[in-house]
Amino acid sequence: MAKDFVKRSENFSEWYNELVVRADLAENSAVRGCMVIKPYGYAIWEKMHDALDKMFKDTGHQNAYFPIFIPKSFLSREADHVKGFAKECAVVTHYRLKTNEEGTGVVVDPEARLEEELIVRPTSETIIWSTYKNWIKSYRDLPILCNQWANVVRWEMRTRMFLRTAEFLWQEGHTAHATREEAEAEARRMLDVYADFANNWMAVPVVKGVKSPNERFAGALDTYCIEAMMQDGKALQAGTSHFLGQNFAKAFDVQFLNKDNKLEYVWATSWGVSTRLMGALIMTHSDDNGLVLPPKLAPIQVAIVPICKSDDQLREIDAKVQPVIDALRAKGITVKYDNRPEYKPGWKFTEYEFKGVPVRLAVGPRDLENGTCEVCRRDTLEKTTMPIEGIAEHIEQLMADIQQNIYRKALDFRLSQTRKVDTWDDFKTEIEKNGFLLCHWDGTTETEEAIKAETKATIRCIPFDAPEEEGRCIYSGKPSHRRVIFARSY
RNA sequence: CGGGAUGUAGCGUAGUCCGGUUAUCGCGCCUGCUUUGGGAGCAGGAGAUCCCCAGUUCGAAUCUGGGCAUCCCGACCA
Repeated sequence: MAKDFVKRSENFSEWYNELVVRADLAENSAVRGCMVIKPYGYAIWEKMHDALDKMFKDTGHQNAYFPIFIPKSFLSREADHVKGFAKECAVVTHYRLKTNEEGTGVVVDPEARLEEELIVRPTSETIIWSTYKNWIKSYRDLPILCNQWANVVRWEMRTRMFLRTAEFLWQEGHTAHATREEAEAEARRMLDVYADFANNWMAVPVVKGVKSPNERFAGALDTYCIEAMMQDGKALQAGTSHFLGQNFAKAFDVQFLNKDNKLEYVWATSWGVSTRLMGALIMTHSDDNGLVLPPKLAPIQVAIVPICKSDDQLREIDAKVQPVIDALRAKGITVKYDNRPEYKPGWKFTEYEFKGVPVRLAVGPRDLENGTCEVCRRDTLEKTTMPIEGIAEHIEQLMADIQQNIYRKALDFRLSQTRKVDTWDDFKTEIEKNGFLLCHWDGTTETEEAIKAETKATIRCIPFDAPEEEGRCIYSGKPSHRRVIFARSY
């Protein structure tokens, strides 16, 4: 049991902040709004990276890298795009420092002003499409399926670790296609990849849908998204995929000769997920004892703790445990055998629990006598004593159970916190309890804005699987053909 | 950029109103011994530009002025 750790029910956001720091995932840095991702936190991100990277490659994409700096003029080529990002851009104006007159420090050298200022990328559409112009001449050059892993900067006023930071890590896919249909299919396909990853790797159930025009990416014709529900009932956008139409092709004059020898503008998509997924992972599964990680993304999947009264006994346990370690590693399971003498077993139990290690094994004198070990699963904290013989097989199965169980638990929670609301009075009451509210909406931005102003709730998405259903807009009473998801969000 | 608060050891804090020995306590850290099945006990030890600058004073963590930083609430958040 972790000491002095605030409970979710008492203060969810404090619980989150403290968890991030105490589980050694990240900490605040000397730079306002920027965080340091610590080795344990980065190890989780690395696992996400590796799984996603493979999925991208399996769907035919290649990695590339484009500059962090974007000429200011590029950003303004696409009108909606610049409008969306202008307010949160970091700008490079100079390229040199010099010693100040007192000789005590450095100042910006006013002589070294850049002729054209550079924007630190908030996203890379513009630099990439200015490059694609050179790559694309004919339909034979298409499609281009590129992805890049990079950092981006968005100068946020209010930041929270992993959820909204001034600098963050992400991947951004940028594809170019000969036809509208192909580009739309690509945007939908990559959303499926994201949903697959969230459901099956993160064990975070997500709703797939399309954003309302108001919530659309700056410069996109359509924005698809996966939305997750956190344990406080608030929504978190976990990934987006955009159908960009020909907007960027037109802005950067990217045309190709089709089979009929006619010039056409290229069709585009972009899609991304970021270190924000870490926030989703943390807030979906973790509990009052600390982090709970899905086995597929846990840097340490099994921790083994020896319990002994003497050095001799420890050596005995070392010998007993070694074959178990070997058997687990042979199955590709990541094991940490923690036989450090300076910490007591109880301390280690709490520590690995706090860090979300899915399975813990304890081996002590009693186990030596009986040929057993104690197995504890993090998701339920359930402990069982069983024969050490064949334990690796059992653990392999147990990890699959845990992966399944935490997904199921999160899905049940989401379903229990999702409800249909049909009147404006009910809406105002229900939104205070958080959760997803399925409501009719008249399809206008005015209504959406009015609802947001009064209740802070936004349309998270129009779910793909929303059944056709005649109804009346919750706010305006105008006719509507399907329900959308309203929620307060991160 | 508006409103409020805070700055004392790695972290959390007492002291500040009402100036006065060697700046309090807890966690953590180091050393030693005893311990080890759910965050061990005892003993000893190290660790502080009291946010910065200036002023008042015999004397400033404490009073005055200025600056800086951080946090909370707004504004902002494809």
